[in-house]
This record gives sequence, structure tokens and C-alpha cells, in this order.
Amino acid sequence: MPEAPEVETVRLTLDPLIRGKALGTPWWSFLPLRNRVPDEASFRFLVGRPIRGTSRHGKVLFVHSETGGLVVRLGMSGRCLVQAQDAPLAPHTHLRWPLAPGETELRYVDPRRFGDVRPFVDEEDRATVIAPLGPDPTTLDQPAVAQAVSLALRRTRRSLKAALLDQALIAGLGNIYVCEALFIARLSPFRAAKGLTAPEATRLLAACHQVIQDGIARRGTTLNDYVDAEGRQGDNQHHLFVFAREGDPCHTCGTAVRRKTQANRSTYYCARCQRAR
DNA sequence: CCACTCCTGCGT
DNA sequence: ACGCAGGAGTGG
Repeated sequence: MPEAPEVETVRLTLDPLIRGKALGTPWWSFLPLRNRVPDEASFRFLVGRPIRGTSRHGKVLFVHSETGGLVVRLGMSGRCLVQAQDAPLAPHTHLRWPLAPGETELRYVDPRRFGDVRPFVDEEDRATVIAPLGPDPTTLDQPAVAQAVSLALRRTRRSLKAALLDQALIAGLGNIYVCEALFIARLSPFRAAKGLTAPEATRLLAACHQVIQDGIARRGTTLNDYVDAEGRQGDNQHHLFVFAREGDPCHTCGTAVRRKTQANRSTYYCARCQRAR
């Protein structure tokens, strides 16, 4: 579900609802998340401490306490919600943190359990989460960042699609926004990254920046069940060029959008606007 | 580079 | 019943 624009929208809506509130004792479902639900003791140092704010890198959301905080990865189907403590529980609610003062709580809901919530103890710990990740796509408007990514991109033997999905190269793009960026840059998803010219790479990274910024401005893409921290849907699904539009006419040339399986995932593209060479 | 895995739910 | 789903990791 969530790529950088969805996670950023969750963060923007979550922040004012939790900032300054104290985390209560967590309740959890005991079902394993991606890395097992941590034992209660690992969360205990956060209990009673106020939340200072939130941050994000790529698809990873951080909730900051006085020292340390929470690392939240939404996986495919994770939701981070703030709701009244007496509001009905959605199926697959795995974590609940009462927030004081007030009657609300922070809830983590994740049917597929590909996501993860765990504590980080200090900035050094948090840095280990970010270290393996490339720059956030919102920073691609800085020439030095774009230049560094461009060089790395043109060094890999993989397809453009696979390269852009690699969080070590750029952190935050997923299947939707990669397909969209490649369409905007008029580049084939199947082309080898290595074969890109410098101007093509520049064009592509500008497109990546654009789709992410537009996605944030439109509060994310709700195809099935993505919602922000207040339960509101996004808007960007009405502005997609190719993703989930198999058989529909390309907005540029009218050719039917195609879907092909690439590395076990769907790639949507316009075969006319995005020539392989 | 691909295939396959973790899970549940939904549309055909 | 089957294929597919916005992620990420592993192993061949």
C-alpha cells in the first residue's frame, strides 16, 4: 500500500494528533508482524513519555519520544490510525497505544502483517535503520543528490524498473510511482539502467521527484484501502497515467496501456510513449 | 537476473 | 478456485 507519498501523508496527519501526548502501556495482538511483535519490555522505556514529533525517510515512519521512539513500516497493508479508545476495533488491529491526556489512542492495523512496529532506543539506533537506504526522493531537486543517484543508477546492470524499486538507490518509490515516473520520463521500464545517457537519467530523476511531490500534494494514492491517520482516502488515484490502467487509453497517444509481469510484479506502461530504445 | 516467501482479502 | 495486490527479504 504505502510508498513515500502515502507514508508522508500518514505522518502529516498523525503528527498533530499525537505530538505532546504521552504514550500509555501498549496492547498488542501477539500475532507476529514481519519481525515478530517485540516483547512488552522492549517498549517499556517509552511508556509515560511525551511524543516530540515524527519524521520519515523513504517508506519508514518514525515517531519520536524524548529519547528513542517507534519505527513504523507499513508493508503492503499497514495502517496507522488515531482513534477514540472506545471506537470499534478494525479487524487485524495489532497494536494500541493509549495517548494522554485525552481519550484517543494510536492504532496499528495490518491484515497481511508484512509491516512492522518496533522501538528505537536512540539516534544511533535510528541511524542504522536509515543507513542502508538511498536518499529520499523529495531531495532529488538538489543537484548533488540527483548527480549521485544518477551515477549509481547508470552503474547497475538491472532494468530501470528494478533499479528504481531498489530502496538502497532511492528510498520511497514503489510499484505505482516507479511506473508513473517512467511514463513521465518517456523511458521503457525494461531498458537497462546502464544504457541511460546522463540527460536521460536527469530527466528520469526529475520525474521521480515530480511524481512524489504530486503524490504528497494529492495526499497519496488510494487504490484499495490506503488511508491517512484520520482514516481519509487519498486523491492521487484519479491522476495516474499508467498504473492500474491496463487496456485503457494512454493520456498522451491513446494507445492501450499494457501490463507485463516484471520480476514477479506488474509493470504498467505505454509501449508507444515508452520505447525500449 | 528470477522465483519464491511471509499473510489476508478481493474480484473474476 | 485462481490470480492478483501498494513491500522486502532470501536463496538459487
